[in-house]
Amino acid sequence: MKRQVLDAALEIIASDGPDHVSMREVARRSGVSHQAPYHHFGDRAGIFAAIAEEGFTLLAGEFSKVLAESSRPSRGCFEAYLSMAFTRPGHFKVMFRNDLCGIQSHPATRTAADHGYNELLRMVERTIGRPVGDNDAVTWASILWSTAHGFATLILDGPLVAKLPPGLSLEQHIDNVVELMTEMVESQAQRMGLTPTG
Amino acid sequence: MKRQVLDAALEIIASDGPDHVSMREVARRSGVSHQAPYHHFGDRAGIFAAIAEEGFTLLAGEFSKVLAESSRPSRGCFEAYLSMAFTRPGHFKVMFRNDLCGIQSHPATRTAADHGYNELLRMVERTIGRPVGDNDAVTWASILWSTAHGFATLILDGPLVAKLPPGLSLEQHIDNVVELMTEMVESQAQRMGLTPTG
DNA sequence: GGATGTACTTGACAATGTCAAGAGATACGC
DNA sequence: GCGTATCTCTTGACATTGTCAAGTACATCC
Repeated sequence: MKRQVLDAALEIIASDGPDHVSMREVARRSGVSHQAPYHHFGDRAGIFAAIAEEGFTLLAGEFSKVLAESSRPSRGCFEAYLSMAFTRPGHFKVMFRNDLCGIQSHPATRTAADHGYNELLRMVERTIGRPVGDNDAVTWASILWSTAHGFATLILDGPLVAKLPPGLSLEQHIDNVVELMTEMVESQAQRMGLTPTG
Repeated sequence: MKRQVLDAALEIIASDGPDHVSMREVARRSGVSHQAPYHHFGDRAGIFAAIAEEGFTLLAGEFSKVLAESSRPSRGCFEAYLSMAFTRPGHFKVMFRNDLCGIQSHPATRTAADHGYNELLRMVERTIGRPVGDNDAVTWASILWSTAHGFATLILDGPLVAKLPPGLSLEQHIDNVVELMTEMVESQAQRMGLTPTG
């Protein structure tokens, strides 16, 4: 039943947004009483925390795969991040909303999030050759993370899609952005004398 | 009374997030009956739409100022965007949330948003010398907008601040990110043979 | 001075999140 | 085998919410 509650919530989030998730509606869709979800998740935030945990675990897994396989990790991570946002919008729309899932009061979610962030830092490390923890590495990580996150958010929430010129498809635009961003990162790293540790 | 309702809502959004805004609470804080706000705003989304409109107008104003005064418009716009997010979190947390304010059903909000975006495009035009509407200009605009937006969101919503190494202040980190991003944009534009029209 | 419109108020309704208490099954120690 | 504890879920209740409907006070205009 736990799984059905989560799936019902994910469905509502993807179509109508997290605000429309109600304990009673997910219970109804799962065919249980309005109070059953409380047993597994404690409260509404508990459902969001479980979804976020799942999302971070999935994202960290994708990052790991990219780091193991790709020769251009910054591009791969960018694509993995966007792919996560578009193929699992239900997870994505919740993962970074601290107000919804109260990450600090859900240790499992926090652990999963930390794991995802550590994979991101490993990617930065490989791209610019700076050790994790170095201030420069954190600056690069913020830029990469921010760009991917902002781009995904602006597309999912709407305002950006409406701004595309008529002849430009969303897919093409995404590809343009990913490519230019990757180029910028790689060439700036080179220009600064930073070398990948691929 | 309209102003008091908006201010009450802004206060709640800044401290507890948009989800905690309730028609009855803002009415209570404004010292009016629970139904009074409906007269001015129609419904809950109407309050958010009014806040978003105000926010976009303020942001567009800042952009205009930067474009008129600054010699490095991309840095200036970046700073203006972040400044908006941090000094007016109540506005910022609502402006890009289509699910909250239903921008397409509030023409005034939409007009203000378009105005802000046009200023952003003018900045891109000045930075890389491409005419507004050109696919390249849109790619650059998306990257700049996404980075600023993602960075502000990740800081406001929490996860990024917790990741800073102990010796690095938030202010310093923001400055590092803004400077490196600006450098990247400027040097990439130069490398691609694009010239500012400043 | 009556009509019209603006700015509210009071009252009601269904829906929601959550607390409290209980019911039925299952597992386990003796 | 049996009591008991635990886990999963249900029923019932409560205050709070968004919003509809109707009414009130007051200004403005013909």
